[in-house]
Amino acid sequence: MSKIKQARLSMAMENYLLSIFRIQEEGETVTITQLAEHLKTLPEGEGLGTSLPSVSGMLRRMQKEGFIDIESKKKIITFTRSGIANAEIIVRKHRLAERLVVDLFGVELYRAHTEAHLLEHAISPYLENKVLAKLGNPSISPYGFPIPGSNYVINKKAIRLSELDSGLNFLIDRIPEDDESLLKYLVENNVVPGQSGILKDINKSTKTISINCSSKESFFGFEVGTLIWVIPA
Amino acid sequence: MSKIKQARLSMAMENYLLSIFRIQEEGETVTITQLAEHLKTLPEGEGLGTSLPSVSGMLRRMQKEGFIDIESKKKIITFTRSGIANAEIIVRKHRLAERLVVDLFGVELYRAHTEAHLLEHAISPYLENKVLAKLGNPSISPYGFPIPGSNYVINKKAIRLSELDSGLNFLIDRIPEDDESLLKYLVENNVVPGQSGILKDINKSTKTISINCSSKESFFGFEVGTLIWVIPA
DNA sequence: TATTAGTGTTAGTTTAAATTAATTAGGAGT
DNA sequence: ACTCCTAATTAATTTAAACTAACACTAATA
Repeated sequence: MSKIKQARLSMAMENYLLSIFRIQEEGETVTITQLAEHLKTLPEGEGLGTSLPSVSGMLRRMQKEGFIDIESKKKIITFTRSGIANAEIIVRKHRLAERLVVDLFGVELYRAHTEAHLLEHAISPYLENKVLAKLGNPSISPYGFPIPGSNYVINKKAIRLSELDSGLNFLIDRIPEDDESLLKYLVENNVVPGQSGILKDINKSTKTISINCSSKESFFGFEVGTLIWVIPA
Repeated sequence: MSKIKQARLSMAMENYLLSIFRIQEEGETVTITQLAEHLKTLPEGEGLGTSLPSVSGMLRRMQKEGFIDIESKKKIITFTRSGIANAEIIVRKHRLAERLVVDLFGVELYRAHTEAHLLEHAISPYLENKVLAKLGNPSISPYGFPIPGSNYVINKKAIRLSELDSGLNFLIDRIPEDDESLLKYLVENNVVPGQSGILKDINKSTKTISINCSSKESFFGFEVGTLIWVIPA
């Protein structure tokens, strides 16, 4: 008989939930500055909501709503149970929207993340179920990230491409979603989840990596290598 | 070389544009009170934005933006050229979204309008083109209304069902979109665009109408009859 | 130890969009 | 002409979410 006030979340708050989730997912600790930085990558509003006081204010509201805790000393942000639940809802809608636009509408991968960021706020629970069914209950996004609610769990053997040794074969597990020009390059060179490849060379001096995926050679720096997760063969 | 400031419209303003368009489309003159009344039918926000001063305030903003003119004496609201253009954009997205959820996701007709009201604000021009292509450039909504931008024009021979004579055959042209319980009844009885039927009886005394569509009998009052447009056979 | 860089917060404004309550303007009826 | 009703406006608040500018705390470093 619990009377939960399930007031529709604002778009802004959904974005904050999503960003906090993403930062946590990357294994980093969530601080206000981190969060402000991450919010800048959101396509909506073109860099709005990124000043520290703005983030600070929103986090206070979210704390009041019972979505997050802020550790008093080091200002580390963690989800409450309610926070993680709501974050998973919006992340699921986001990744489902990514699948939707790619699988059904043929949106290019480099734009899918952006389009999904608009759509995610417009999907009702009812519609979500319809879309899930239509897409055959997908368990990962087109970038390889798990869709919360599916029983998919990230492969424990996945490591960053930058941590692999030369000459080894791998299977691409997930790639970064929010850098459009990088994505164009990766897609162009078959560096997408599910593809297999071989690490031709990893150069500690020049901080560069060269790989081969389905007879396409690609070449990039370490920073990019840390964003690509692979499963060693 | 015209430097048009194409600042993204707010969701609220898109809703106002849509409502004004709809009232005009029904052949009624648009006044503030009319508009306030119509906005109440929108599923978003559950009856928000409906007080007269709210509407008045928004209309002033829209006038400032150059979307509408307000005739000074009788307060009749009309679109400017820019207003109609922007209204058509959002109406197109709305009706396209209705088609989308019905055709692709199997959403029941009675919910399509509501779901589309959320989606319409989340469709970028880019995505719109992808969806249009996927759906095969539809020209009418599932309720029979034209999709702006297609070359479809409303059949001049269409009249309200309440204006038809007993015994005549007809083809259903369009049905009202925003009354969920009525829609359930209509769908149940094959009273949907494209279906043909016969007007069994129209009773001036009891203000009731009975029709037969594909061997389903339905029965309703005059008010409903005025909302259903048919093409006499 | 004193300075500086990094992180957050406070204070005060702004804008869009809504509200209620009170007030005015116009037209119809007696 | 006066009254009344409807329609619309004005005024004053409210809320969410953003901003800038200034201040404060912590920790590292010279």
